[in-house]
Amino acid sequence: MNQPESISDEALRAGIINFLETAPAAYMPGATVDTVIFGFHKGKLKVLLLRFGNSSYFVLPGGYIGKEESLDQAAMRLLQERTRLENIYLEQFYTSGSADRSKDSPAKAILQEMIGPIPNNSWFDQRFISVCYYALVDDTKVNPVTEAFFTEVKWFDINKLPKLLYDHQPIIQKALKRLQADLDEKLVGFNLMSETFTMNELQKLYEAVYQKELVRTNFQRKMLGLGVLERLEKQYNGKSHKAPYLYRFTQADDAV
Amino acid sequence: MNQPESISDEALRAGIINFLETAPAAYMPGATVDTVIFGFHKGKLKVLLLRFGNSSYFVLPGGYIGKEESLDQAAMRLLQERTRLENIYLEQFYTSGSADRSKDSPAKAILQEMIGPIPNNSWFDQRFISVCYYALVDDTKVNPVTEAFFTEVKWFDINKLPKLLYDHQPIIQKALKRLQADLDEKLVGFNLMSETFTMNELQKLYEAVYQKELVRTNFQRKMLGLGVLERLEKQYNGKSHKAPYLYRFTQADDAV
DNA sequence: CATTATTGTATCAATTCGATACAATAGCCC
DNA sequence: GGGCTATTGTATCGAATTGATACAATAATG
Repeated sequence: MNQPESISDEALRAGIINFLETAPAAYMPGATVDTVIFGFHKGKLKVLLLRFGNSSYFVLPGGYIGKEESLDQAAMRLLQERTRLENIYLEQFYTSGSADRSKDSPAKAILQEMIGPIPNNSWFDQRFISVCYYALVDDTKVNPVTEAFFTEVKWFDINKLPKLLYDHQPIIQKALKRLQADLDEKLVGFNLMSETFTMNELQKLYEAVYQKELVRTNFQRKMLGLGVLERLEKQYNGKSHKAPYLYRFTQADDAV
Repeated sequence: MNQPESISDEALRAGIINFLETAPAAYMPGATVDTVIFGFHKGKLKVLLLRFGNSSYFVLPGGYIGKEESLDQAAMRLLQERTRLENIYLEQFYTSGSADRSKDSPAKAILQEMIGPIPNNSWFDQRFISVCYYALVDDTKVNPVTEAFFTEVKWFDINKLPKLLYDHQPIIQKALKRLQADLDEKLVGFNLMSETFTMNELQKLYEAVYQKELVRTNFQRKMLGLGVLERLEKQYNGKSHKAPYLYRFTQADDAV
């Protein structure tokens, strides 16, 4: 995982002052994109979060929308900047826009503590609505990068989230609800798996998303019955029991 | 249905010039709310649209977001202004934001033809993203009102929509898809019915939303099996056949 | 080579769902 | 009034789906 190249507070401050000047010409006012990036690792459903400055708060990866960019393009660009991946499954699921959703946030205070005073009524003091996406990534391929005043990029268990700024906590919950609804409906789960996987691994994923246990034999019957799995050679993994088959998802995806 | 009090082009022009001056202080920049208002009438699923000026184009009812208003509040306010109803079922389903979604639209040309030249780079020339809601109303209770440069408020069959400005056509299609998904899942359909109804009327609604015929006997079994219908007295409607029961929806709604 | 944990498959029963049958009934027509 | 018709409410049959359980296969282990 790439950690940020150490950057001096001076340089950071200069960068932010510069950003404040250039942002209004470059980005849409009043709107951001935030993305809940889901990953699956060791049987747990994870979310990628950024540590805000040197505080104990985290935020969702996100950013601003270029003046000539669609929302989808902005979300994809920001996602690629953060994960260095192409062809990511990305779905818009909600737009958050209470009038005070950023008002009580300690974000600006934290930033000022890092780099000194920031002008009032600047770009950061706008009211923003946030167009929210969720993304599904194969966490074995992700190489998260951070930048600027985010001092850490980290995967968190969906059930052990840290303190979050703004309304990012409820947004993650909404993303999970939507993922649960999409999992069976659109078979999006395979975007979270590596190329090949065992039935057990797939079941663990479904259990992590639905947050409940499933009956192994019936799960297997259901998955095989979908007709979207190709059975590969067996995987001898050195465990003292029958070796499981490997499977591959065959894109029977008729682009809903 | 209230038609607009006739208003002179002079007064309209003055109103718009005034709006252009006051809007930036009153509303969020770059964002609108648009609502697909569904109704159900004589077995057909309908959408409420506004005629834009004296053109043959229609638009979704919508408007701007007050600086101190949440998105939900703005949507509800605009809906009440248009329908004079309280307690409307309202659901956010999508945010539209391609960079050029309003660029090719003849909206401004139509407006200028009505009231003369409008300054360039004014409020109307911004790029807007649109946070989209759908609403379900009992059309027997709706008394739609129009205003300003909308010269008509009209219900359209979902399958016989007029020419629409901006990207309002695909937005309506997305709203329908979402309504289809919500109909069984959240039992929202009853918001489209009057207080009491026959099983046949309810079936017609489901058929209109799903756009396909359903088997009467199985539909009845399914609906009664949900345990959310209270059977009332029979309705002798003067037709030469067995009189149907009336039903009422009993809010077994555990607020998903 | 028996033991153990896990995997793949089969099967039984319960439930759901599509299709069909049929009795009840309100008004119409004669 | 009595048969006719269209519609309504309910029951039922069989097929498909789903939950629960049984069991054989097998890869290491000791």
